Amino acid sequence: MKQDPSASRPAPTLEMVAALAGVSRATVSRVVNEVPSVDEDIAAKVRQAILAVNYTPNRAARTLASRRPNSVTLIVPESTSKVFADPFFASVVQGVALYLADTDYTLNMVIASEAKPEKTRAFLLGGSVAGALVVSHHAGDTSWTHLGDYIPMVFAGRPLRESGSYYVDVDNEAAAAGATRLLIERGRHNIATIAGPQDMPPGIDRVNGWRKAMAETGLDDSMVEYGDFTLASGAKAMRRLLGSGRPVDGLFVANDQMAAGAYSVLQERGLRIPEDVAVVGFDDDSFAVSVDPQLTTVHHPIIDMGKKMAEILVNLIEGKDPDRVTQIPTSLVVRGSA
Amino acid sequence: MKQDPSASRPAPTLEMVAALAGVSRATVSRVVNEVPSVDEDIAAKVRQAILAVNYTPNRAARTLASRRPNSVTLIVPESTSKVFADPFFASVVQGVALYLADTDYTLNMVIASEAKPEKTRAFLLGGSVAGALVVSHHAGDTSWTHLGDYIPMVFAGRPLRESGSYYVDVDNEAAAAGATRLLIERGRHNIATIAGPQDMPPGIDRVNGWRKAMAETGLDDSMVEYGDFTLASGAKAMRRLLGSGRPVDGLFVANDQMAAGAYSVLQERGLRIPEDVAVVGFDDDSFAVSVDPQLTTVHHPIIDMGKKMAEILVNLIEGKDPDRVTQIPTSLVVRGSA
DNA sequence: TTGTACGCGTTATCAT
DNA sequence: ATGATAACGCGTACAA
Repeated sequence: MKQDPSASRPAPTLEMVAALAGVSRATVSRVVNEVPSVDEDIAAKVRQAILAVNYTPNRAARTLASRRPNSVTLIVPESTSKVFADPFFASVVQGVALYLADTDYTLNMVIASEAKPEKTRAFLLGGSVAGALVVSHHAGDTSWTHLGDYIPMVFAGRPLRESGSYYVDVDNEAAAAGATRLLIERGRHNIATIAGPQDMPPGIDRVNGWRKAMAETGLDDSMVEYGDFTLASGAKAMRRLLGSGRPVDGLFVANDQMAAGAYSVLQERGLRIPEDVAVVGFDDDSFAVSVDPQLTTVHHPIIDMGKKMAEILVNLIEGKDPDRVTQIPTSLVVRGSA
Repeated sequence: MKQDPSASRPAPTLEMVAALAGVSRATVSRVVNEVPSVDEDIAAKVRQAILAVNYTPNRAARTLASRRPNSVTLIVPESTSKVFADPFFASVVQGVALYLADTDYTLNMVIASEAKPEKTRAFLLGGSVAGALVVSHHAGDTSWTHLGDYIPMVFAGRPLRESGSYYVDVDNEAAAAGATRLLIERGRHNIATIAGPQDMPPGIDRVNGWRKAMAETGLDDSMVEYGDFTLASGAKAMRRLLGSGRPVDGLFVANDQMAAGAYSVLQERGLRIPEDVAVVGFDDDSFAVSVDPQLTTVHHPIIDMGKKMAEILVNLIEGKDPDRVTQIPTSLVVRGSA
């Protein structure tokens, strides 16, 4: 009903609980931190007192005294924040948050303004951040890699140039090869691809996977057009592919959004999917099921990526020695398009 | 290259800066906090020392000593986190983060597990959170409203039952009415609607807006079918609408995703958009431009909502007295479907 | 097992 | 305008 936080009385402290329970603050602290060596009867009394005064530990004091921060930061480069429209970011966050929910770490987020990087730096180095996660589509972003010297950092996706940093990713190349092989199994021989930007690891790896599968079978791998992962660019690439006059009966598209773009062009030309052209996408996002026929595509387990990133980061923070690169398995989900 | 944070030496403190500059810690603190009363020459020397040792204030110590936290929490109910697929959440976050980037507040996020609400409560009441934002699709969630007594809170979207809490929203009813009026201006008279769930404010308000516009013009407002905001439910509702046998030449759909579902049914029945049926959607999300013809729809300024929420929260934290309800203006973006 | 007492890095009060 | 010095709320040797 009313809302007047400014007039709220001060939060209960350890001191108050101690007084009420008739013990020292140290004992209360032990109970709170579940130190085993506490007499169970006393512990019970303390817990009761905690409930009675509605006590919650002050986090600032805690990290100050213990000298170990209990929060983890998600860094979102400003450039990435502009393409928020795709589900990638949200899902990674979800995975990260879900994992952290079972730990004592809390999650905070910064949009790293490229204009004033000092602010981000100050935040990360301000002593209250135990580690950081970087989610960027331009995952090469070397801007942050050097911070890894000061606090643990884990990246989403393979960096453009190997920098010895920790990252988790799917095996884009293998997955793309698998997708292409499905097309081949379906009896297609004139298989084209709509690839992603060649300055991004997923863009690069996914064409390479396609190339690999084509080469294995001795198929021609010259039908390649590039897009920028947007729907519109997928449509344009499809037009160029068809415009070349060469026959196409199979198509591997580097992400579902471009596949949706390709769909529209294919269908406006009267080509049937999958009868005339079988198509396989990548990502298994909302676009995959919003097209007709629904898209056969590589499932990109983004939430799992987020979880794994968080897991590795926590391990790093706690002094363990996890692998520098972690590959999450993908799977092919077969729907109507191939 | 190497990464061994565990071996990093301790962060520089105020103390060290003070020593190097030959002043007291108090003075350094004043310089850091830009207290005007500091001699400019001394301030300069201090700033130099700060740079020299690469000093960054410890946030925990700061909030502990000043007794005012500098972080703001975004609460995402677990149920919401499951529908991460829609862009709503990500965009709100983006808006919030963008606004906060220009303030001294940092953003953290919790996925509030319905299973153990104490954890969330403890976090919010742990003294390091200045205020909270709640983003939920079930914005009625009374679970959090009572927390507003302890710390400032701002909600995204009108709560199901008015509870005196602060919230920002678009005027769903007015926007829906405007959308419907466009259909009327286009000369349509048999206008149906696919509404959202009637236990969610947007679902309720948007039908009401449609009803209002229909009533104004003396049009019949009985052609209503309900969906749950998903694409599939939109398709089903469309089938029911068409199945009734009553003529339909105009359609207002409560969100773009359901509109996409309606599209597929309309088109499979050979009905042309907009010639046979003009359709207007709501949200202006990625679905609006992924269909053909592109959807005429109400632009839902989600990022602006996020910014406004953050702005109001900061005002609240700083003792100002903002309006309890803030309506963000919407606009109608006319594309090919009406 | 429990309590005492010091320290964590800042801000804030009070002298100077 | 600047400097001591006492909080801030908690963790943690160390002592008991």
